[in-house]
Amino acid sequence: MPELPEVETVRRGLETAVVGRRVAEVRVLGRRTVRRHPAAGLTSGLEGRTLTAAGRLGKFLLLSLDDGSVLVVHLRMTGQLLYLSGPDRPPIGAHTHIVVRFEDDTELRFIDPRTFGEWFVSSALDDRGVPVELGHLGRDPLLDGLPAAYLAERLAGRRARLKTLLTDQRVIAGIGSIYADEICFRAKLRPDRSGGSLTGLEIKSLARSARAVLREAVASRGSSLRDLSYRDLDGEIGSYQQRHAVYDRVGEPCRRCRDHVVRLKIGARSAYMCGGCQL
DNA sequence: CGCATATCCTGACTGC
DNA sequence: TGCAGTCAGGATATGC
Repeated sequence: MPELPEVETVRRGLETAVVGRRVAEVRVLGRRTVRRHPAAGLTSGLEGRTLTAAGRLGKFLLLSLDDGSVLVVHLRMTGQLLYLSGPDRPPIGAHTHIVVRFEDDTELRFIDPRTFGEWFVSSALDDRGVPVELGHLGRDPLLDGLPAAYLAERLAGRRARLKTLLTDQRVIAGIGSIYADEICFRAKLRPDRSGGSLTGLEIKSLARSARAVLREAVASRGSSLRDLSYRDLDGEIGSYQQRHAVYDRVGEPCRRCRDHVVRLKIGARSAYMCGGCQL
């Protein structure tokens, strides 16, 4: 669910809502969310700390702390951060795994039915200030740019399919299944092309399309799908789903040619594309 | 090394 | 209506 545009929307919310606040208490209610390091390290690493910045790298949220360490949050498929400040607060549900209470009695909740999401505190940062646990990530298209030369180098000689490579976080950080399909549509490329088969011109188009789709999706505050499980920090849905050209539109007419949208299987996952104008 | 597959987990939907 | 089967936005370990 949450890919770069959704995570960026949440990041912007965190910047306004929680940066500058000091953590009073952390309650870890679910076992699986904190699994990379011992859970006690999360609690002791956060309590008493003030959040100093809200960053993002790919689909990871990075909340800087005033002791130089970083709280890393990944929403995976169904994770949601909810910030509550008013007097009327919903009861803590079965899928709420972490509650962070701030000194001003506002709170940040982490809700995640499928429990794939992850939280950890990292104090080992590389020379760019990135937690070493995230050292494998490729370029973030909006933070780092996405030069065609970089993509060309990463796709050269690869037999894997384009969608697989676009969603490989070691190649590009932030793209998931939905935006990979939308990017391929915009670039007029089949998602099942082998990476190495792209011409220089096609790679240029792909790089431009990736940045354009992601920028527009951020401007629309992300995509909320049929189950509406993606919501921002205030519980509001995004609107970019209204502009999806292919994702979840099987059988519907293409917005660019006279053909229609079809679904392929790439690995165990669906890929949506126009049968007429993607080559 | 590159690539494909299985797996973690719950909930929503489909078809009988 | 109930129930079994399928599928879902992600990442990673494994096996060939």
